[in-house]
Amino acid sequence: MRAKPTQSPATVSPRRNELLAAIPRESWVNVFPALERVALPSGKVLYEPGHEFTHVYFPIDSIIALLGVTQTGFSTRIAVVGKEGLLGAPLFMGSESTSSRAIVQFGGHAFRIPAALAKGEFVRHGMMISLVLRYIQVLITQMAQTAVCNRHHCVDQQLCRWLLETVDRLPSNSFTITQELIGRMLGVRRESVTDAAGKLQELGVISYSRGFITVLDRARLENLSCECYRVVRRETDRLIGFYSAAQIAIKQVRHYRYRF
Amino acid sequence: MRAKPTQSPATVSPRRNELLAAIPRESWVNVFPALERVALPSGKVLYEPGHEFTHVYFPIDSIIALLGVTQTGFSTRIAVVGKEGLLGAPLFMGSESTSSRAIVQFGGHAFRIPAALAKGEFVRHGMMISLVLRYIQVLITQMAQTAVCNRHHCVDQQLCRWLLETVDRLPSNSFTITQELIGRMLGVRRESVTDAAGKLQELGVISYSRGFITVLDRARLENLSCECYRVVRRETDRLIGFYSAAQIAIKQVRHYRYRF
DNA sequence: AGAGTTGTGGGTGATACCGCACATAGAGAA
DNA sequence: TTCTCTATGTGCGGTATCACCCACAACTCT
Repeated sequence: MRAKPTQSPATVSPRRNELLAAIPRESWVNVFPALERVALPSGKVLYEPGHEFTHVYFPIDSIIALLGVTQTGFSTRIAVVGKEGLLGAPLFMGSESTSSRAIVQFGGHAFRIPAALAKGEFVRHGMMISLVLRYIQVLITQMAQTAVCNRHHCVDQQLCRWLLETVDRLPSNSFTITQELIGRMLGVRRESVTDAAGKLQELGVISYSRGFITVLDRARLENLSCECYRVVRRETDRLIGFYSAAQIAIKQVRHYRYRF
Repeated sequence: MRAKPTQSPATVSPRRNELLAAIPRESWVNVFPALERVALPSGKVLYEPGHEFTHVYFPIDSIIALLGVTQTGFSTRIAVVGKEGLLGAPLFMGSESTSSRAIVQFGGHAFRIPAALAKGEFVRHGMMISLVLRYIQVLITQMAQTAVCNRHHCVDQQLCRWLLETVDRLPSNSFTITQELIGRMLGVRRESVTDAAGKLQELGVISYSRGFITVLDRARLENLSCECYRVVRRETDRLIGFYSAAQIAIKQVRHYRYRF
């Protein structure tokens, strides 16, 4: 019933990160030697609010969540970064820090380069500027839509959105995660996640048991989700052409657990 | 009891916009002749989601609200732009549009330049890039914090935040606005605004009568507000040094209605 | 195998916010 | 002045989410 995914070549080529892959040749020669491959275990905190960025991360098969946090310890996911993007955007905006926290939502691998080098290459190459800025606009869209979503959409819909944004960035339609962690990302109690997930399972949209989630009916999940998923996806498509319809269509439902 | 504010020189000098004022001399010579002064009446919609930006606006004594909107017509203010910033940031990120709406929250004046010119000057001058990018980081902080705020803080606190962010950008501590419009910006019902404003008035923090609001006790308002105000303000200070403590301290409580 | 930890399922009452309905008070116009 | 209209103030029932409760299943470590 379970199998550890084999270490695919996917994790060893920096080009599997779509932003890195899009870097023009003349920038690449400077960036490539500095790339360091790192393993990102699930739950690891990559940045705390106010701290200085030391590296820019380019996820390959991992997912990083940006969380806004309150004084009292509550949090909300304000954006998500997968193989389509990078972590450390504020560096390119002239800021060494942000007020948000970055945690690894799904373990995997990433490449990283020192912050200073990233900034240097950024200002040197116009093509990289335009690339990164367009990606930052994607992040902005995510945050803006999350603000709307948190105000006007119910937990059920938000879970659908979360599921869609997650499977879009994973190699499989199945994955393991605790409800507690989902709750912290949506900014709701674990029990609310239990409820919402239970409804989705009754509808046959997902199968769900002890944290092992399989998306069974992607189309219906999109219908049940609030429009936020579509809005963000359309903007993402338009700006960096990340989501390839074909890529999603051919994804198979594989029944193994994604182990961290 | 009422007086229309006199047309101060404030509205005729582009340098009253702090971003324009900070533009280095060599960029300024290109920008200045293209600046067009426009009146922005309260409630005017400057941009609809998905439409193309035609101009970049630099508010002087007006306030512009960026609203995230839902399919069903609900909205939430995701960021606010005053004399410290500009409207049209996505242009500098390689995007001709956004998924949000821009409306005039308080009428007044602004200068604007054609979108194409703004982009051209932007890529030509490194100083302008860094200036604008740092400001965009401020907008990002606002949006991220709004997402957190909408999830975890109650309407009472959010109204305090809204009031603070508003008076910071107005020449007076008094202003007129309908509860309906505040509700649309906070993303709550008008009645909820009535309740929250009533409580603040009972506490003596504001005086409030038929839409005419005066902030009486700024310090207590800050205490009653959620931390979101402070977080955004600290980042704003750090990044573009907009809020000058002195500037706020010497502001007098003037009892006239701000007319549109 | 047993014990402790972690995750899931479900119940109950409190509460914040909503939707709606309606009365009222000013502001502006005739 | 009187009328009209818009925005404000308020009350009530409905609902989503919360906080806290407990029972139990599954996994892990000894």
